[in-house]
Amino acid sequence: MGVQLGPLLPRTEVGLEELRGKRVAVDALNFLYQFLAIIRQRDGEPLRDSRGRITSHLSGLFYRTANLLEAEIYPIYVFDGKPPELKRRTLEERRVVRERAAEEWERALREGRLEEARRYAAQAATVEERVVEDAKRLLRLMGVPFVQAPAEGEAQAAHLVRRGDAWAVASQDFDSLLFGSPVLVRNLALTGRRKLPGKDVYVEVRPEVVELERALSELGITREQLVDVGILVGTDFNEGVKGIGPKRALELVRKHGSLEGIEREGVRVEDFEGIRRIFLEPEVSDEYRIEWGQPEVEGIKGFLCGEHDFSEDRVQSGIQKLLRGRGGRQSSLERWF
DNA sequence: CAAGGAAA
DNA sequence: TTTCCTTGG
Repeated sequence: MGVQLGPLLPRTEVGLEELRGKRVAVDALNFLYQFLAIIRQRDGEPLRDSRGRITSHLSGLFYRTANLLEAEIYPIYVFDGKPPELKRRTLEERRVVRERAAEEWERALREGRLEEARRYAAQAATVEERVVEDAKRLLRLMGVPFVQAPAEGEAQAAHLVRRGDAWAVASQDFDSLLFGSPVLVRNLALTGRRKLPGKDVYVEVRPEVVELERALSELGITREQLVDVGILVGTDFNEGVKGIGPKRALELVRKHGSLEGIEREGVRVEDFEGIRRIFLEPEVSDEYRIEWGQPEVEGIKGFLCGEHDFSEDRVQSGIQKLLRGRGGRQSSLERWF
């Protein structure tokens, strides 16, 4: 998922204090997907209300947003629009992987292999339209702004940062850097425990910051060249060149300057100009408004507790955090924005 | 993932 | 208090 540039990029771990007072453009789909993948029981079943509707995404979004606001970190959620045509193949591949995982989940469950079942269940997670609608409705009730991207959410989020409407993009993927976001925050969560891909092992994970300019200067390349590195290793819009990982890709780009130079050495890269354009001239919009509102306390309770069986006590304490985050009343936010 | 009670 | 572990919906 996303471009595999992780091993190349310098990161700095940060504490929540360093993020205080900052606005962050959150890749909403990235957050929602993770909530759906991870907020599950042992057998892999997600949280559901009494009518069987999945609620994992609501739980994750509500409590995390409440925590961020209490920490005076201000999320602006950015939702994906229409994916570029070049992404179609990736999306299709992901669908196949999910369907296979769903079958394996069922099989593992039948055979009593609970740990594996849970892992497959996570892989089978899908962000359906209702999940997105639920998320937008909850954000409106919480008074938290969201922006609808015309195309890629990460591109629009990067655009917000470039325009000064946010300090950083929050996502687990590195794509926003290729889209030109000066700053990326990963692991933007409050309790820093996360499951490792492999087993049922948890490690402490702190938020980490990647700065584009610093990364480029340490790698000794330009953003255009970083995009070329990404294209060599593979993105959501192309497969990448077989046998070339991040390290070799960087070497090749440094040595030959660009994909054109690399092709002269005999390495074929499929139709890269369209992919470059996606990253370097992304489809983004200036037609958005970022408006913070007061939380609608009764609306939140009605939605989460009334419709989806959340505990009144827990939701109430989440609402307290929302209110504390904005200085108890309506004062502090107006100061920042 | 996050909350909150149990255990240390 | 802090950490561990189970439940949440």
